[in-house]
Amino acid sequence: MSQIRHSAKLRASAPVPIYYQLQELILKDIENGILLPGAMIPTEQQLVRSYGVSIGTVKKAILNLVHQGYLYRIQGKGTFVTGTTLRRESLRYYRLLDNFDGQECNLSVKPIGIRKVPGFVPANRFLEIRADQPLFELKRVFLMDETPAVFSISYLPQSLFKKLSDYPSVEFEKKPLYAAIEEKYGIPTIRNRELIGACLPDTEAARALGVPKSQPVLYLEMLAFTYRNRPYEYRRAYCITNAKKVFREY
Amino acid sequence: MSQIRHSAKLRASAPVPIYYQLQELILKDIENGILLPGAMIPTEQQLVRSYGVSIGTVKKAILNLVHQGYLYRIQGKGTFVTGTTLRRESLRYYRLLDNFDGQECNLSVKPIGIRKVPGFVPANRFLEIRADQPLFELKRVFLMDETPAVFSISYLPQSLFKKLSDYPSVEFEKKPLYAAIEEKYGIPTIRNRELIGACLPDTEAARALGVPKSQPVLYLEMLAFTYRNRPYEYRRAYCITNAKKVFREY
DNA sequence: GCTCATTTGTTCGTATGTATC
DNA sequence: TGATACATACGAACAAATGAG
Repeated sequence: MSQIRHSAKLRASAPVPIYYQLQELILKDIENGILLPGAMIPTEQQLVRSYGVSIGTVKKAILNLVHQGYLYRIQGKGTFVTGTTLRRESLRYYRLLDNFDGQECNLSVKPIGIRKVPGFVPANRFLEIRADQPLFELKRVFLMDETPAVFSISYLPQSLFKKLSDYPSVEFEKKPLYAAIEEKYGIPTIRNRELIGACLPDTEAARALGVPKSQPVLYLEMLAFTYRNRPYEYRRAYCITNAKKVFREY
Repeated sequence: MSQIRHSAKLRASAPVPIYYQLQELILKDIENGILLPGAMIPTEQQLVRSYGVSIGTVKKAILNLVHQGYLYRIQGKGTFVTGTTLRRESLRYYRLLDNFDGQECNLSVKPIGIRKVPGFVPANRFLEIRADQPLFELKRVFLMDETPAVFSISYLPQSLFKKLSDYPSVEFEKKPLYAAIEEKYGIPTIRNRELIGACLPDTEAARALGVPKSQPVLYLEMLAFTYRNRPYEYRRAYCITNAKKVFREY
């Protein structure tokens, strides 16, 4: 049990409450990969004994982490590490609707190719790695009823994702990229940022989407983060919006 | 005190916990406008006496509503109704950035005009009112350093916002629309949905934004909701994205 | 500037109920 | 069935912030 430390770590005289100190200790073990997604953390009673605090204080620390999405609890079983914390909803990056009351479309993924490329600006700057660090480039098309709707290009640091190009490409069809990355590399997605714009597609995007270069498309830039605000993926995407529009909810 | 009811309302034998029953009673008073935004709710001790439950149970009910954003507490003062529940961040609809690490731009608002218009499809359908119900139409331009960046057209039911057109238009310059609506009509914004697309601007939008009709712009449709999932505003907006892009975070 | 009543925040602990395996 | 683990409910004591006087 990684949390079993000397209880001297928790001090009632500290400027922050005891439950908060405990919370941070557990969170640190999660972020450092000592507690992996799916792992069970010590029981309430074990934490009570380890740290010499009351059950109420332990409960408060754990429930805060549950509220924040880092843990989940099952009565009778235990308390477990969540892994990907982001609301599942918002991880479905592309949700196509033609109206507020319309049906959501199911997108299927078609990997186009993965290859090694040299680092470049601005990708490497956004990914917070040196400009000479090489990247993986993953191109995909998302289909809506057999017709292309989104064309995306992802960049991932080679140093972080060794042997990613050996990963069978059928896997990329079956599950979202963030799920594959969490499973294979233990990198959960905690947060992402997005820039949205409108533009005319370049030659490659127009061909991939099957639209004329004169048709405006949505342009999305995305940056995905794991623990400690570490960016791990930089993505550019072009999305057709003739009838369908991309949907977001807050 | 609206919550002071007969304690028979709270039953330990119920299928749901006592703290949850209390939570729902308070929430109902908020949604029904008995407890208005900014109002102080009864103190912990008052609730303990009114309902004959323990202080711990009262605390749990209140803290849950705090977590959900309906209440906030100030030590030494009391517990208050939040009003607008949506994360403040996401209420700033338009956040313009040119890069992930760029500075955010400050937008100023310029009201163009407000007038009464007959209802129309799809606005009235989205607003869940009869097709013959009239609307207010509010046009605004959002400026970034004196140059137009966003042109928006809002539609609000006249039945919900009586005398909105008498509202001094300088007020619309000073505060966001949702803030004005919460203050003047007691309608807090709980949620909103957005559709995002790309298009070429029509004549009016192109002129308002000062761009050629051949330049792709971001097209946003927005629906704002108050309590009970009641829509109160339908908005269409055109946003220039030549250098700057709209920024979203999840 | 100080005191005091009020109100929330933190910590303690016990007892019992319920879900899991 | 029993052991384990979380969920609910109870309540006491003290700390810290607020505002009125």
